[in-house]
Amino acid sequence: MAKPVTYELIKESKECAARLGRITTPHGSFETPVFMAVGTQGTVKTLVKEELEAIGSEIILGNTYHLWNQPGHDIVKEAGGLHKFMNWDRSILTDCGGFQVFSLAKLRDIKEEGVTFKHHASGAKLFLSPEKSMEIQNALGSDIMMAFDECPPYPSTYEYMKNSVERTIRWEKRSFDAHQNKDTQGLFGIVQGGEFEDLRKHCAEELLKIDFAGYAIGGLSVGEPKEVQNNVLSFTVPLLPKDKPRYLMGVGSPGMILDAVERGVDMFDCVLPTRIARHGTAMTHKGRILIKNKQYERDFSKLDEKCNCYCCKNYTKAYLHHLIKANEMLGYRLLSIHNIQYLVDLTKDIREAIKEDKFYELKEKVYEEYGLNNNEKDF
RNA sequence: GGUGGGGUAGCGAAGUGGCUAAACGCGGCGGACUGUAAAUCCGCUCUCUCCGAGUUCGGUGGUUCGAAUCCACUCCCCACCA
Repeated sequence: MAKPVTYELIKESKECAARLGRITTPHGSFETPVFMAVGTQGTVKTLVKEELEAIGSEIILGNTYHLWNQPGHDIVKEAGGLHKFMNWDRSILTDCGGFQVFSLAKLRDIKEEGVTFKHHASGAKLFLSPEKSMEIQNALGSDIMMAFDECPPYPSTYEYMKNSVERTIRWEKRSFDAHQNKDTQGLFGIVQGGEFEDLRKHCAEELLKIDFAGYAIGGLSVGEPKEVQNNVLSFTVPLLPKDKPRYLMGVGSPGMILDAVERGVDMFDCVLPTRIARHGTAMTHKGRILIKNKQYERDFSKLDEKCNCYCCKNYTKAYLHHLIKANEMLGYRLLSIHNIQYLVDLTKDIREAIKEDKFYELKEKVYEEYGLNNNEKDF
């Protein structure tokens, strides 16, 4: 039986561990490194399909926890699956709900069998387990599903992390066994272990015994310093197989994406471009722009001269400034379009740079634009 | 002309003798945001030589140890009645 999700390694950089590849799913084929916009509740907030297609988004995210609770995975299944339900015929990756164990930490109780949650809004008692997560993701029909894991907070003690990793390994084995649609949906494993090299190694070794379609690195971008994140990537990515995609969950910002690609990561997802867009921040070729700031009140130039997105082709900073200050929905939409475009374009530039073995040239350029060598923020 | 109500920081609006430089909301200015409980959240927003000090609650003058709060006069605004 043919595997639903495959990875082809096209080229390895001569400069670093960066690599160019191609992932094929039942809903399409795209090159990596790739950035995936996040559409938690079956929508990349404020955008329609045509806009995402125009940006060049090849794969987006959906979320187990949210769609399970609303509208209910049974309804999504009845609608014909998540693709049909949300009118998206390119690839979809669904997160497993593990991150919610972390982000809703005050409302959870983790046991071997699974996690008991109190629903963040209704207060209803809910139970999520590897089997349940697979049942939901099978019903959603995503192209790439994620094994159910725990995403422990940073910092966590070695003792806590060790127990957590062992449990996560067992949960992921159970996830693989519970996966019902192995011929139509791929399943990725998630390597945990926090900042501890031996735990990351142990976790990776155990997960490699399972035939996952790809491997993710989880538990990063949870508040740890950049150096810790890069260090973890430096010793974790080499543990992963070359013939499968590597996905850094929850990243990121332009700088962190470059740092991770440099270390061999292929896939990224992050709420950042859409969230900060709604909050009035843009990522551009001249660094970050807080469009709400008074300095843009009479700035009639384009948001980003080097961008060809719908927003940059048609509107000025002054107009965006006005829209955001006036709480107009169009402002959220235009900045969302632009920010996703920026990251999609960044990964496109990265792929070109890998092809031409000019990765470091590109990295330096973006670092310069964002002032990252001076420890400034890159989003 | 009469009667009643009201004038508080950019705006709206609390406060009716000390705990009030004055709640709260809006507006303004700045910041945060990384597998989305997020069109959210957090600061600051009278003045200054700003880890201290000065000047405020329509105006003036009083009462009081002490007034945005009480009294007198006065200037505006609103409603109703002539």
